[in-house]
Amino acid sequence: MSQLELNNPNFQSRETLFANIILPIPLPKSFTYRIPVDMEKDLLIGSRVIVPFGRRKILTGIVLLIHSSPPQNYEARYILDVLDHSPIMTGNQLELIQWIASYYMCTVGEVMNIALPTGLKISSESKVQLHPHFKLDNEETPLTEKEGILISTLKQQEALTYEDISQLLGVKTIHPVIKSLIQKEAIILFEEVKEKYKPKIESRFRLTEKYAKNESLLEELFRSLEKKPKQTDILLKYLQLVSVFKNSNENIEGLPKSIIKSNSLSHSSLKTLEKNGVFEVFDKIISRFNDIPDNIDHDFQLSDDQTYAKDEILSGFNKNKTVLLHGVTGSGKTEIYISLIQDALEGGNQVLYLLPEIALTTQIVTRLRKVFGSKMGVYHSKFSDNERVEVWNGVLSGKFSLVVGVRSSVFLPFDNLGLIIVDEEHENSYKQYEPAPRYNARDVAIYMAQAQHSKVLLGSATPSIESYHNTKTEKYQLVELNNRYGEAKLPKIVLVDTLKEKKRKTLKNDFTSVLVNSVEQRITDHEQAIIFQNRRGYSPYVNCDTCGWIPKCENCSVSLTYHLYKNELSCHYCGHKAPVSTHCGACESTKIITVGYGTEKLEEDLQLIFPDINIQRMDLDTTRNKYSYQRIIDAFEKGEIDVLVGTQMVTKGLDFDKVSLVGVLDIDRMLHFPDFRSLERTFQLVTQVSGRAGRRKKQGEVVIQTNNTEQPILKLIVNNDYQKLYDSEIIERQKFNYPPFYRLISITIKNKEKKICHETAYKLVNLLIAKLGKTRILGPEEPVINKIRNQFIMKILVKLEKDKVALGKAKIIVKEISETLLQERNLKSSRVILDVDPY
DNA sequence: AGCACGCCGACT
DNA sequence: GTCGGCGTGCTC
Repeated sequence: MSQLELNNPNFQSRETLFANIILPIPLPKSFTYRIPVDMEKDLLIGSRVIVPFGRRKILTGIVLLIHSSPPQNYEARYILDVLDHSPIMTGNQLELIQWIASYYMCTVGEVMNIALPTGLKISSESKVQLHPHFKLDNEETPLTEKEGILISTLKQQEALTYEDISQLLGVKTIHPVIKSLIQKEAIILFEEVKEKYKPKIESRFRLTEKYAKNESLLEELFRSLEKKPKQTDILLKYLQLVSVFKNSNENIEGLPKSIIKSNSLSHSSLKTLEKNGVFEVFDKIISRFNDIPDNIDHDFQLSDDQTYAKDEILSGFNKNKTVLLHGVTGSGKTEIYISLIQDALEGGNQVLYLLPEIALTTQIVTRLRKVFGSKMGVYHSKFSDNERVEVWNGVLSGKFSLVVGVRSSVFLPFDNLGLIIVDEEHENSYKQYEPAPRYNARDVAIYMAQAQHSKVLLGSATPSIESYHNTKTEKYQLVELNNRYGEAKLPKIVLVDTLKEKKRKTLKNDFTSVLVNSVEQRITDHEQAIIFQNRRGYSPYVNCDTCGWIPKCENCSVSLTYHLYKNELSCHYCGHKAPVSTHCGACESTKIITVGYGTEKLEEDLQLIFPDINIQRMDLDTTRNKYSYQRIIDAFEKGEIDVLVGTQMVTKGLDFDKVSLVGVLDIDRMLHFPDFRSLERTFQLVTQVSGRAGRRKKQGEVVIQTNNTEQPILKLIVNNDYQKLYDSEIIERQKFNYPPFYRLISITIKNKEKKICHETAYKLVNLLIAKLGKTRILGPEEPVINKIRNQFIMKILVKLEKDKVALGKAKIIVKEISETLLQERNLKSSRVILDVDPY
């Protein structure tokens, strides 16, 4: 401290302040930066700051804490800049982010990375430019050929990124070149920071003040333009649309330039008028969601059943309980949601309405839009980065009091959340798997509601066993809707034995005669059908008929799926593609056959049976494009398609009046999937897809093809007996120590070397058993698919009984054990992935 | 996670 | 010798 500072009375009373910053990187540490004195008063918790990180990186972080204790082991660096005048994250959010990190065993940085829309994140890009004093013909420092190319390019192009240089020189490692040139003082490095969010700007024009304030001057102008009709037209149009003299604000707002074109006026005449000081052009920042009509439509009435259910829900809320609304498909849950949302909004609260990705269709958005107009924001993965930032800011500013969105909407900056609705609460797409945080939005919503004293409504036709169990233990309140809305009936479900039909030789490829006849009936009746098969592609593998050889993926331990449309083999795990083999890779035979079937083959088979009908396939392959999904839905709605063949996508959120038949193929594969939830899942999926049939007065039909009609689960599906499913599943769960009685942490170990992967897994199991006991650890187990993307995989399951174990402590133990194990020299290359409450 | 740095094998 | 691969260590 200098003499001067000691003598300054202000200085001694001032402490140096530090800030803990959350950075979007997966490091389990807190980063402390020094706050420059002149920044102290502007810096608020929840604001974005720009900080230096590492040798040359610059990152955006969020201020988590401001304090005055300097870090012990290192010298804190300075915060470079504050980006926000007011915080963009609320206290609730910062608290939520930390809770998620600890509950789901990941870092705060990882949560931040998912929570903040890309548009709010800033990162720097290193660029290279010429050293200001550098002269090309300096003989003391001769340049190599590559250095020469770079320097002469820099003479023309001010700055280059690393990527530019790499392309320019045609090599990947450009570091030696750059290093040498820096040493020769020929170039310098700098960091360019870019704000990613770009506001949408509209170019507008208005009368200059001179004319807007002086009517007689304007008249004079008209006279002078008598022989210039194009300019006069523009002026007339403008005065027609903008009441300049009645309301001067209207002129300040002006008109968008685009009206020149839409009214076929002359663009160059506007330019002339602008040049002569009649009009002035200016930019205005406009919203990307401005074209939303505000035709509010309250016009619907709840039925008696719905009113009763709503009252029950409200009574649950009054008891401060989470409410589970169990309503059969088509029972009109959405109307109840709308009514509850209206109430919450009128009470001045914010509302979050969560939907799984595939259920968030334009059908539901349009419906809600009619009621809530521009108060409603939509948060969806098909939205651009810029659009997401506008939803974020809209929530902050209060423009959006209702958000309809997917999983990640739980991260929006709500500060006054009154109600959260989680529709289709059983859906596994609420759970994120890759990358961390591996959170479940439904469970996060329940935590949020607790922390912020809001109400939660879970809705489903087929609740998860866990949620239903919570109603049994009276943790949640159960509300049921057992009837379909109006006169609609639940569909009739028919089981068909594929093996019997095979023996009788009535099977047409993969379709039973029963299903074929049903489809035929729809076509004569001018109705529509949906065929559901949860597997895309033509066939899951191809096979040499002579020796049994099957083409496998070179990166994964799976067979390659045959795609007819693209005529190639592809791996559904890593995306690897291979040409279709015409010769066997083992015995040179040319008899290559397809085995099994996916949506492509069903489409083809069905077309062969019914050559004249219109069949459309809807799966990942036909909906890659941003609008293709919508196009198919529209065409189906208009009746241009007779039969829709598809994967999971066809099961949710779609209501079509003319669909009266649903065919479910290959249900056995779903039932025998090796997972403790496979029965529950199949029941849910089949119930969902069945709900697509018969929405109006007529009863729909569902045909399920199976190899064994005697399986007990099928009877439950036919009778739509959720209660019995629950009763039998809950016994299994208790018997085999699964949720809701036990909490699971799934551990995945990955390594390029099979040996090291196994070694890591076995050592980890031993350590876990030593700490947690043998009964709580399952595995290690080598999964059927033991290699993905050239990484070998081992699995361990930790089972913790809900009431006996301190869950938090157990998690810390698991985390510490895995981190310590990876310190071992030979195991360092292994990756350990922890997944809490796997789905 | 990135990214620099350093060591090592494979070629113009 | 140079290029590119990969293991290791570090980030307030």
